[in-house]
Amino acid sequence: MLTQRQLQVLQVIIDEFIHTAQPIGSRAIAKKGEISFSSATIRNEMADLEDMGLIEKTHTSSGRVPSERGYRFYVDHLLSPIRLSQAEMQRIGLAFEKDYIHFEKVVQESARILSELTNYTSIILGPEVFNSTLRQIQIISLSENTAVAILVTNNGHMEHRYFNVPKMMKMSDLERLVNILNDRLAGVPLIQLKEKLYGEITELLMKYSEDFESTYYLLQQALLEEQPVKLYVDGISNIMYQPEFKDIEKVQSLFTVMEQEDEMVNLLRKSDEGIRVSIGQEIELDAMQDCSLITATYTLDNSHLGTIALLGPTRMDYSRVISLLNVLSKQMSKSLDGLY
Amino acid sequence: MLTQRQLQVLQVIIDEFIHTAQPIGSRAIAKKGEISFSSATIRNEMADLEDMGLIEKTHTSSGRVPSERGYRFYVDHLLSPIRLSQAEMQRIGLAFEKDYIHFEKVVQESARILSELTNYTSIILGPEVFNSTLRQIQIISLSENTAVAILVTNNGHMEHRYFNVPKMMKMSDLERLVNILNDRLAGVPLIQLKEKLYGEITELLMKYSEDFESTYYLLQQALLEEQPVKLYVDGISNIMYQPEFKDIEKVQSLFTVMEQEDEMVNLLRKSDEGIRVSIGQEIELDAMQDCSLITATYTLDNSHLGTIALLGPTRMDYSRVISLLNVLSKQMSKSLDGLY
DNA sequence: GTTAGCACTCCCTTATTATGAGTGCTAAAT
DNA sequence: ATTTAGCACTCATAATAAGGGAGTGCTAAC
Repeated sequence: MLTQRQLQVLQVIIDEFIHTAQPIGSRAIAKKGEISFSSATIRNEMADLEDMGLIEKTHTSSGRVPSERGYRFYVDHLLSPIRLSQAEMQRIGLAFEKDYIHFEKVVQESARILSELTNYTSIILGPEVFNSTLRQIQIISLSENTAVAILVTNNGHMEHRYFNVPKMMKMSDLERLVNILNDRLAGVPLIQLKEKLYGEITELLMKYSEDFESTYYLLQQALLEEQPVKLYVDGISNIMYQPEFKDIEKVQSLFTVMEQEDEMVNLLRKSDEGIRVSIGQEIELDAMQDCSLITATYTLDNSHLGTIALLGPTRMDYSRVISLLNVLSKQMSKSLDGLY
Repeated sequence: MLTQRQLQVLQVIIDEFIHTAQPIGSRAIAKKGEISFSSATIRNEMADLEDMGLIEKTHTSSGRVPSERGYRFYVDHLLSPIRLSQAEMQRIGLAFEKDYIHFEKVVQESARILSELTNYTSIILGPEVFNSTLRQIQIISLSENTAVAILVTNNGHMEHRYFNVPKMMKMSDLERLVNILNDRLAGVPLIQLKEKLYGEITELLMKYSEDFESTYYLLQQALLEEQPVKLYVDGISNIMYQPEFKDIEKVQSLFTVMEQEDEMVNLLRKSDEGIRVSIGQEIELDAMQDCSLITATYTLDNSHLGTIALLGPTRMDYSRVISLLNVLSKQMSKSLDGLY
């Protein structure tokens, strides 16, 4: 268990390091005035904190730097929720004043705000289809042999999927097909479309459709193709202005993974409700050793819709970022609810 | 005018520098065997080439490096079209064997191929709407007060635009409106929708629509909002593996502009038919001083649809890249033509 | 329990010195 | 008139050394 004074020392070290990115010495802490003991006393406390693995030296005679465990402790126990500044509130307020007509705009604007206000990289994931059910299917012919299927969901989303129309299939066949589908598939969760199709619909189709083969193929294309969830990234260059990334090789490997969308999607998918902080090693990607990832979720009608995250150095301004994410995820949810 | 030997020397210097990124000395050129004169002779030629501004020294006693003018000369006069390797042809062939059903997939795959085969950054722009005319409008209701307009163009594209439905407007009103629009706007180029609307349609609407104000507002949202043209980037991290970007500050400023989509769009818009090479300063962006940009265009039914480009260091493998772009832009056009 | 004092460590900066690749010029050779 | 060998000179780069300074751990005194 940590003494009151040790807590104080740890807090000062981390707060200071977060802003300067420089190792902190005992003398510097003593001079800051928040702790009125001599540097020698503080040195002793620091030795203890180091034994506990909460801080580290960069070399034998250097000042101390928070360890990952230190950050973890800080996030779990020392975080003081911060009031956003006037300017920040204004920036957010202004953006959400407009009434957006489209989901995507809300998300993009949110990503922009996050990266702007923090100078970290913001990543937003969504919407996930877990909770949406199909309301309606429409098919629009584009050319002789291609068409697009528009899937409208209960929560007012729209997806479109292109497909080839078999030669022998007429528009009237298509229409009949759409009617069958609308009849049978309305209300079905999008992720269950596949099994539903394999199940009951198949039989039905065999009865009604003259050319089962090609109809089936068509449906495969139009309904079953996995629609990858979208990823919005903003301020990706911000992170390389951080002093921990003055070494180009780190930037290289970081950017190389960030280019792999599926990796990023996996990363963000792990987040559960509420705010979650992953520090350094806790992120499973080697290239993000020196990073922390903070995720929050946003909702539509109280059900999980997507994830909003910030990626920065482990030396992140946790208090501020968490407050900001809290505010923003709520704003997003509110704005989205208002949309439909 | 350059002598034969000077041309040779210049060619060797540039070819060599493109692959090593190191200044080339007279001795190295002599040893390469392509020119059977002594290093002293070559030294004299090099001095001349430098006087003409085609090559430069990095310091008083260094070897030579191509200047921007040198690259320009090289591109204009010394380029030898290169046969793509078996592996490259295969990579491309395989990708275009599949019959895509959607424009976007073709573009994304092309961008991927380009950055993979060159290790530069590929940027693709498009499709532009210049040449497409409206074929059909459909409106799909999403929720009580939102709907989406689907615009289908003559060349089989689809755009969708969300909009708010005024409270007092019923579905039947909407349907009537759509009919009017389809009647009057079919065949109109997308970029002229605006003026058409201001012109003849307005009168018509005033007659038929009970609530002109809100109808007009609706149309504004649904039809007139500028739809930004899409930008696909692939292999953005490739460029920072180039030795000219070992300095992080260059990477920072480069990535900072590349994040500004409109800047990039402007850049690519400048390209005209055929292949165009912009070297260093010729690109108007400061952050791209050390870069070259090579653009080509792709078409649909022989009319300009979009731009495909590669961004790399000025020390780019021009011959290879140009051959590759040639092949790929044709393949894209072909694949797109087959699509509709 | 706290603090002053001190020896010690190691990073960082600056200065110094090779080393070597490459040049320009001159004079000799072809 | 070209071409080439020879040589002095330049300058980046790497390696080495030296000094300064921030910071530590430990001991002994307060």
